[in-house]
Amino acid sequence: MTPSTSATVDSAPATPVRVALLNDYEVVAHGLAAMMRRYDHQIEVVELSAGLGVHEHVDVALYDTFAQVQGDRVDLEDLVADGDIGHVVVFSWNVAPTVVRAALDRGVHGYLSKTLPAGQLVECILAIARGRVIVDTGEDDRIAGGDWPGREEGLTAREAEVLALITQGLSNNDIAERTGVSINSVKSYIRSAYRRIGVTTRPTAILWGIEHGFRPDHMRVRNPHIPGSSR
Amino acid sequence: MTPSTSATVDSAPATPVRVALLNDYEVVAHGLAAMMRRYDHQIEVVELSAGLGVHEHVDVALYDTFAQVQGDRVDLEDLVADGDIGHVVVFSWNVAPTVVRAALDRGVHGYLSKTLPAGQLVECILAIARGRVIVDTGEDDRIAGGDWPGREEGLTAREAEVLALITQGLSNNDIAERTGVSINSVKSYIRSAYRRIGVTTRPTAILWGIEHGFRPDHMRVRNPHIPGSSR
DNA sequence: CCCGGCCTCACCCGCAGGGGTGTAGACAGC
DNA sequence: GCTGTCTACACCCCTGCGGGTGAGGCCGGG
Repeated sequence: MTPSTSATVDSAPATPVRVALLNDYEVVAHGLAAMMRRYDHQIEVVELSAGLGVHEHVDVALYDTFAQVQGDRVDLEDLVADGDIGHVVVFSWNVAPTVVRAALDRGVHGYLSKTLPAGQLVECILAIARGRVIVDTGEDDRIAGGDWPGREEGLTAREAEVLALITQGLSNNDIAERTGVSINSVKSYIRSAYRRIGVTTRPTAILWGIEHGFRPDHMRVRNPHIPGSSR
Repeated sequence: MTPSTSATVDSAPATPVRVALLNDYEVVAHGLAAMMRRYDHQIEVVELSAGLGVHEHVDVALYDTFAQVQGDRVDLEDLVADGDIGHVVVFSWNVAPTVVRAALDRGVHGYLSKTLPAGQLVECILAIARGRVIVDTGEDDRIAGGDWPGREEGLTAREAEVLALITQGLSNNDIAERTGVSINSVKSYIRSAYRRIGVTTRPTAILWGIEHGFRPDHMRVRNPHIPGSSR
């Protein structure tokens, strides 16, 4: 695994940091929100949004890359250039140094691994809100939390992401590039995903995906109600 | 081309024959209706319906096989057994003798080629309504009329049907069997259809189809208004 | 410790799909 | 007559996909 760069944090700010959670799959954005509910005195989730940019000023826009396709809708540059966003943070599995470097070069102020536990994720967000630039690639391979389409059907996060990209029409090679894993790993995920959902061909997988929430949503939720939140 | 069996007709009945037009694609059902509008003193289109069976008594149910997949929704046997249907007529491109024989064995009272001009089609329907059993396989390869999804985008009827079946997830071999043409012909239609809609892979073709009306509809229209009809 | 699950990767192999080329017949329009 | 379009079919070739097999590391639970 790539070397980890951990963040150090001073103290909690007096005012919660306003955060927008960005991803084209509503269930992913909601899963992120649920992940942070224990930290709602430090983090105020004010918006869940797809690739629509943000609607109001936020301190941090946390951009979850689940099944995002480059060039689709809002790109990182658009987010970075958006005057309503204080800091753009990428939240991704793909922590290859070249990808991280490319994102930083485009002006993001944080690049965080999906394997970070919630507490560490929140610490990084707070530090970034204070002006730090944080790269934290995590310690292991397993996603720490969150939600994704197909979870109820038993798909792992990786299987779901690969299936979501299949549903968007990408080839195996495209998916390997997008996710940063090898073509062989992509095929392995496809195999296991197909077995799990009971299909054997790509066309039937696409149709299954379309019928089971794997089409990207285009939604915005303002001041979302987060179950279990103290507010 | 297969030998043609032409119908002979006595005289128009005093009361219009009540006809339901059955196909899963609304545009196909509407196209059939438009095809018959010149004959609305003889033919009364009382229903456009997908694979939902008929809702009221009709003399003839004209079942257009465009992109129908066996086993989907209503089968021929269901239609033949439906007490509300006087006679079931199949309207299809696939006029292979084995297919025609199979349909007749299942109780349909007519099997008509899509290459029949509207007038001949109507004559056959009238004769069937009077109790005749008619098989008319037509004289040439070109569809005479009607409408289909993708027509506005320049797809021929054959290309559209193949694309509709692709959009339903069928393999090339499945499509060859469904349509009664060879695998090589299917590939030719795929090639030309892809060129026309600007895609190069099956997944992108499926997604294109879904965005352009190639998903089967599940609708019923009662007493449809047919443009140009005298009633 | 063992096992199962998840992530990751490799390699082998056969087949489906899609690119190309060509042929033929029917029909309509110029 | 020629050309273009539509339907139909053939054959060649290559690549992508999906089935199989196997391997390794990490983590959590019994």
